[in-house]
Amino acid sequence: MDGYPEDVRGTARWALAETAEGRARVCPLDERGRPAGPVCEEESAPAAVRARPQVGRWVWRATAAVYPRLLAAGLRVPRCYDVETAEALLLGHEALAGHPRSLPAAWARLHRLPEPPDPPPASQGTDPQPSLFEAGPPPLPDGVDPLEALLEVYAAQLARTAGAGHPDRMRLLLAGESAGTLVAAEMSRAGVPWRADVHRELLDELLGERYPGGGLPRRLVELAGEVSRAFGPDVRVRPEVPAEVLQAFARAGVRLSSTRAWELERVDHPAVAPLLRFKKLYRLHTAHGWTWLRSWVRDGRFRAEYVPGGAPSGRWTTNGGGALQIPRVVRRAVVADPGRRLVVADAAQLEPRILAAVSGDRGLMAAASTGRDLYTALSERAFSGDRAQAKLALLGAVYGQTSGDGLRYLAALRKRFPAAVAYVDEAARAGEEGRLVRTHLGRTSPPAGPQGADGGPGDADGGPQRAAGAGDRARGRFTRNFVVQGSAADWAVLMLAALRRRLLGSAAELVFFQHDEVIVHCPAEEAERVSEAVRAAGAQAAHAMFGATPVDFAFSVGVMECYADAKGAGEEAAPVR
DNA sequence: ACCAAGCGCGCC
DNA sequence: AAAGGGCGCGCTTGGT
Repeated sequence: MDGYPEDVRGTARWALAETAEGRARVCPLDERGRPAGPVCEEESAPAAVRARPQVGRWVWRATAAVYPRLLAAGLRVPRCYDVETAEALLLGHEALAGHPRSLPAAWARLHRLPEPPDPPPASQGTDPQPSLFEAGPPPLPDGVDPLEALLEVYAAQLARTAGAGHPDRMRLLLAGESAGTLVAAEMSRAGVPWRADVHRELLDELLGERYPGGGLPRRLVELAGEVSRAFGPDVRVRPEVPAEVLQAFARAGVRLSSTRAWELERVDHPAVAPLLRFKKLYRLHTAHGWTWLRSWVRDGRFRAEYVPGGAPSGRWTTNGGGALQIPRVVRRAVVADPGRRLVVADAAQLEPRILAAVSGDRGLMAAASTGRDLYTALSERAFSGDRAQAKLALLGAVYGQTSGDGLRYLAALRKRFPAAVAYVDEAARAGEEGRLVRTHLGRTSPPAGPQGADGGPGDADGGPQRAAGAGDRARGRFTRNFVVQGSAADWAVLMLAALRRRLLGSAAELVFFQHDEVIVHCPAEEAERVSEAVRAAGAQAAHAMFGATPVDFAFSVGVMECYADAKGAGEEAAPVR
């Protein structure tokens, strides 16, 4: 018991559609998703929702199009069904079932629904442009009722879901992904507590002061000088230009295939140390420096725009701000408000645990049945206690390693955990042969297509040769990883959904989510209860997905004031020198 | 002036 | 430690 209810409101289901004028048409639905009462028209979506607190699930076209305005009006909803999100998942699923991957007619009609009028005068000034604009659908033809179109598509989706290979899993996925859209909108609105003053202090300390004319800050200018001098008295090398760096090393008799850090590290030359230091700091300056701070942090919050399922695997992405790549050093600026705490929870070794559960490998499930370090448990079972070997072997199996030590250890892994290895091997074979694969809940990999969407793997090989070319093998690595990474995304979104519901109505706010990690910002006195809620949500997600599995999806949870104090956030408090 | 591609690196 | 899976993003270059 964590003291938070699992469910807070009723189960009534209503549909909501906005008209071209921004009014809202709503009606109740029965168990099978058909209209179960008269249609009402309200002056706006917020008015319609506010008047119906008993509704447990709102069915609408797209959370992203409606929910921000509800939140702005101070409203939250318990659950929703996002028709656009569902459509994308169903289409993907049907592609594997052999159906043509084309839009149903009803969908085309729905998609002609107008975007609601866009009234947010909310924030002013030089805001970063949200960029996610796909020029809203064209106006709805006269005489087409947006609510009718919505209901038509929804009914069709329910029928298609019932026809899926595992209807229950598909329902779970659609419900989870819909909840994910709510979480995304709410997190984007809440923002991560961000101390701009701490961030600036950090920049001053690491990068030195800036010069009036713009350009690089002092420390970077100094390091660039050191790099240049290391190549000779009259040499000038711009360390941020790879071509110049390669040239300089070539003149010094050092042949490099790139200027990547890991390659430079092996080179014995006086320019290497200042160059590596420059790269690190240059990165901080360009990606999370003063410009970033000015564009993304307002009123003590960093607000990112989350895109649930933005990656094919189901992982989330963000638009602008690089919210999922906050460097460790910068996390010092993430500090809870006075009287509040950050509950930082990390699903330890999520992907290997997911592999254990989806493959049903007995040995791996046993190793993953406790919250203790999985690689240690693994090493005891197969690698005579060598944790590093165990980790490499497992990651190699999941990522499709083609060389190196991981490959060497793979044999031992295969011997002890045959079902787990066979599971990812089969996914890889499917990819190499141009077939699609699915996650545990039925999320489907994108088609390989010679025109494969935006350069995804699989389209590198032009020829129709039979033998697996480099492109096929890349495709195999992609599908191999997809079944694990994607199933982890399945779990993560179910966990988010469960956690959100447990926190609903409390003062605790979900403020950050990154693949297998969440941060909740809450009053200090609630932190323990929130920690319990997070653990419970993780277990709830696992049970919903796998039933009574022995695998422990252990959350390591910490309560802290500053994100930099999170375990794993590294002791490397940046040696300045 | 603008755009695409390639590089490189941050996170998981 | 090793170099493979998923991303976003800012930079530079080199093409119009």
